[in-house]
Amino acid sequence: MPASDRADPQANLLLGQLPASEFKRIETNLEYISLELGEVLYGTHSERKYVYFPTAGIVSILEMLQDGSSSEIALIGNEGMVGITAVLGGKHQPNQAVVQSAGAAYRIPAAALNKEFRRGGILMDQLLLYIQILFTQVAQMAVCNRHHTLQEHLSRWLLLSLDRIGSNEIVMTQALIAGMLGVRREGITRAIGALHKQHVIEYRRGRITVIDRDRLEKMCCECYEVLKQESDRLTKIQKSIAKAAGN
Amino acid sequence: MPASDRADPQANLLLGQLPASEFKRIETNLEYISLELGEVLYGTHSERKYVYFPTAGIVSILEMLQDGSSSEIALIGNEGMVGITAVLGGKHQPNQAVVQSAGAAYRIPAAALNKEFRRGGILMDQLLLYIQILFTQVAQMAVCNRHHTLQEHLSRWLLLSLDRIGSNEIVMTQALIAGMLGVRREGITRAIGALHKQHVIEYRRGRITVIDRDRLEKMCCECYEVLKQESDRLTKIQKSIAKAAGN
DNA sequence: CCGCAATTGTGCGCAAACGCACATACATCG
DNA sequence: CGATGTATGTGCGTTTGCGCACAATTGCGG
Repeated sequence: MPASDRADPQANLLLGQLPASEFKRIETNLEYISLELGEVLYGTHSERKYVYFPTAGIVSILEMLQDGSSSEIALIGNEGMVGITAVLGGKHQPNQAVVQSAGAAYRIPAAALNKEFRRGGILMDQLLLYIQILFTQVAQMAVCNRHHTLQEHLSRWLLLSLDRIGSNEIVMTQALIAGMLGVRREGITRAIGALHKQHVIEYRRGRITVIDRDRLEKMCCECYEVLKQESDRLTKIQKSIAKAAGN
Repeated sequence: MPASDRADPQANLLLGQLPASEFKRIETNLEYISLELGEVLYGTHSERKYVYFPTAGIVSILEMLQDGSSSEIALIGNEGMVGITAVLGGKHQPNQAVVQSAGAAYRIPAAALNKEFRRGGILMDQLLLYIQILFTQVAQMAVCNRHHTLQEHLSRWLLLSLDRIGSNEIVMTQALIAGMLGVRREGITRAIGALHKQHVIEYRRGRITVIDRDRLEKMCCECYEVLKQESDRLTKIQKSIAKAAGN
């Protein structure tokens, strides 16, 4: 458990928007845990016993292929949750959730969350809207994979990651980044080299520091912006719902 | 309205699984309409007034880029519905729904469906499970776009389309297929030529007939099979829920 | 049954990314 | 402080798909 990070459910935006009455009902089921770098929250086709609400760090959702290759389809930080299947009812899915950046989360048994969801209160509204955010993410990844260059993928990934850790530094080896994006490690090396040459990033072994974020955004494909817009739009709706509920 | 297709809500699997009590509540809002080839049910960022439950034909969901290029992220037939945003609450999305194969559908005002969804009955269970099916589709498209060849994309697309129209013939020009997949028309021409040379398909202008489906499945990437498995699995759950509700 | 627009076929050269094979550089730990 | 395993850099040939420019064909409307 990260010492610097005091346990506080409000740090997760979804939990933070629940009215006290609803929060109380799930509170006893919540458990604060740390998310260790590389930890696999759930694997392909394994049953998802818990749902995770990160308060810090990033969880990557990777869609896997039989030969072991994969592609990241979503990045989840403190704005979201890991394990929507709990609510959708399908139990498991052919993908994997891996901690990409260490942090912490509240977890709750899938059944408990599902029960509260089905009461039809604010939690339900919040989660449904979050499903749409996720959906948009996955859809945008699909087009991005089809039409954009490796350099653009990397830029998008950097920006999305930075937004979620609230810092300008990412701790991760090039090989792992390549794994996330589903490209070769050498490709990442070259793309990083190019970004460095243009003074957009600094880096050393296992660590990338973005020093010119504006430029990075300009070099990136539209995908980052689209996701940011849509995410902001839906987050606003979430907040207005929470407010109307007197939170 | 297709003359050969008698109006029958049961022809859509989601509607067909509702218990009579629930169906009655939305029945008056249902409107039977025809889906014309090429018709755009809703465009990028336009508000979605209606939700569509196809009884025949195929609707493609295309994620669009600013430069006009796009990529298909989901195929919807009589097993599903078009317009989940109605239920998620986000109103619109950066994608487009186009009729890929003419047919018919029941449509219902988004607000009416949303209201019934929030009663928390069988409709809700059915739709949530369908959201998971959709989710899996989009995610698989993302990996497929990253790792597989044009030839494989085409095979996957043919198989998914055939399953939804219940026939072995697809009426569509190569240019349009290319548009769906987000590749060049010439690439499709070549891939089709290759499939033809291997006696997997016959074709003439604007029409493809699959004559060796087994072979096509073998030549296809795993994506088709993954989607079929997951879709079957979830559909079974949907049916058992409907049964338990005494439908 | 003829003409014409739409559809399909083909031949380039080009660019992006892959696969493989190493060379180099870095940090950590005894 | 030097050894060692991990991380990063680089070269080169190959493949896939794109872009562009036409040629060839098909089938429908008059």
